[in-house]
Amino acid sequence: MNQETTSSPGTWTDQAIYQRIVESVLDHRLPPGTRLTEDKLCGIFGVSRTRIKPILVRLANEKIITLTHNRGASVSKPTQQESIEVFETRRLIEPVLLARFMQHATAEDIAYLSRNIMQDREAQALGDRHRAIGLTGEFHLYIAQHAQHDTLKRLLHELVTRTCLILMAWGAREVVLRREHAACGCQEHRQLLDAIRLRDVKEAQNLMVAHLHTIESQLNFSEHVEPEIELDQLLHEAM
Amino acid sequence: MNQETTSSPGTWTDQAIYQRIVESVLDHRLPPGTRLTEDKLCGIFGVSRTRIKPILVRLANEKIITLTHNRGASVSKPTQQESIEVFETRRLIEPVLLARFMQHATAEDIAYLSRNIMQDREAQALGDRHRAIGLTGEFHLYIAQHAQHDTLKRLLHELVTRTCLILMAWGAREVVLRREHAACGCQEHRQLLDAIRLRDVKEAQNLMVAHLHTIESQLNFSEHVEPEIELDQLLHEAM
DNA sequence: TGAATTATCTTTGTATGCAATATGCCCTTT
DNA sequence: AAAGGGCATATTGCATACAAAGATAATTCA
Repeated sequence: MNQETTSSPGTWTDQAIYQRIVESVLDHRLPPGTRLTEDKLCGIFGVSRTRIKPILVRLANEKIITLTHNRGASVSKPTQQESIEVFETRRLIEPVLLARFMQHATAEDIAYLSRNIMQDREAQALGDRHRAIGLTGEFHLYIAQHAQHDTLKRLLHELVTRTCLILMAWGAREVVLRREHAACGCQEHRQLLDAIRLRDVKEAQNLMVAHLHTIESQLNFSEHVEPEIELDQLLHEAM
Repeated sequence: MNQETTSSPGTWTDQAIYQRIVESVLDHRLPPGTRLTEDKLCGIFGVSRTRIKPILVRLANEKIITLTHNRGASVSKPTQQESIEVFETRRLIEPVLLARFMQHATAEDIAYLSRNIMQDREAQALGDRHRAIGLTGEFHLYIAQHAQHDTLKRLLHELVTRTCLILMAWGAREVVLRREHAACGCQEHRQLLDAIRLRDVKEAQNLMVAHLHTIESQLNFSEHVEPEIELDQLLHEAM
């Protein structure tokens, strides 16, 4: 496939391409195992392989894709061990981020989170799974982004992205489809926000840890499905 | 400068080149601010810029170097804020790694750490600063590598490397030169190892946190020196 | 028929070349 | 002597070309 198969004017920065791919993972449009051939990415973004490669290396460094020698890139499928580690690490750092966030949180911050929860519930009511999952992630990312800790913020961003892959590989399906659980996620965010409003740090941290435990407990490592998707349209839609 | 300025047979894997550069930082041979021009790296490793670039991107992603558009790479000089964050994060995760390490630690592991401390003291006695600093880092890395937690292990590896940059930028000089302090670092490792031998997890964790506090407290953010070094020889010596 | 083998096609590895941008130096100007 | 304006040089940005390795399909031989 040659260049100019698709694509915009042509002013994609490396960072933009990187984000574009991460976003696609964040709202569950790139399932684990999807192959990312360099030529296709070149076609999609209208650049040459020279620019694509470093971006892939960066994504691989963050365990979002897996790079195999002479075989190229595919979206990572986290192992069970890796999944457990990701949740352990999140339980370690998110309470810290949360405490820092609560120290600086303004009324607007709380309003944002409140709105996020409403939108999330709405999306779930409409059955818009992608949007719901994306919003759930954004809830956690917003807290991290306003915690004044760049190092942990970056780390959490990586962990949230990997969590999306974990959910796609080992659990999202079942959980999201069942109404009780779907509501549950929202409910926990709501309780957490209540604790934030009351400035009860200890309680909020407990709820956060419990929330992460809940998500992890819903994983199911026995069954597994392999979806197959066409790249071009996925990366392009909602550009 | 052209290719073949130096360099071995020519079979450097990307990973090897990456490690080579990280090692140079780990034993304080590449001070913050040192420019890493692509051509020089090409000459040193005998490869083309196409292969160097992705490696630089990876290093930049780990905050070990700083990549400026149209200006290339230079060894990062951590800010004060960043330095504080790195130590905070280490105090957060190293106790966890330590506990896990102690669960699985064998007699050999303890022997290794014991040997490390002896070598470190020896290097300090001989005034071999580079070696002493390298050994200190390896103490922490060894624990991380045997804690059965790949995610946190990778993270700590990054943090240890960044700590080296922090020490070079804000503190190593003064501390390493003064004998009392130099001995101090060894002493704290020794106490920590004692607690590990006794399988006293709580005590070991406390000592670890205190140890990291000690190092951080010795930083001095007021003065700063800018060393200037020639790349080629540094990367080459001890190849 | 089925396994092995070759041929073909796809995709990645890597070097090279040229364009574009930054940097430093020298010269001019006031 | 200090400030500004080119010019030369060093360095990165990026596309392209070809070689090499893997995957797939076609073909041959038992």
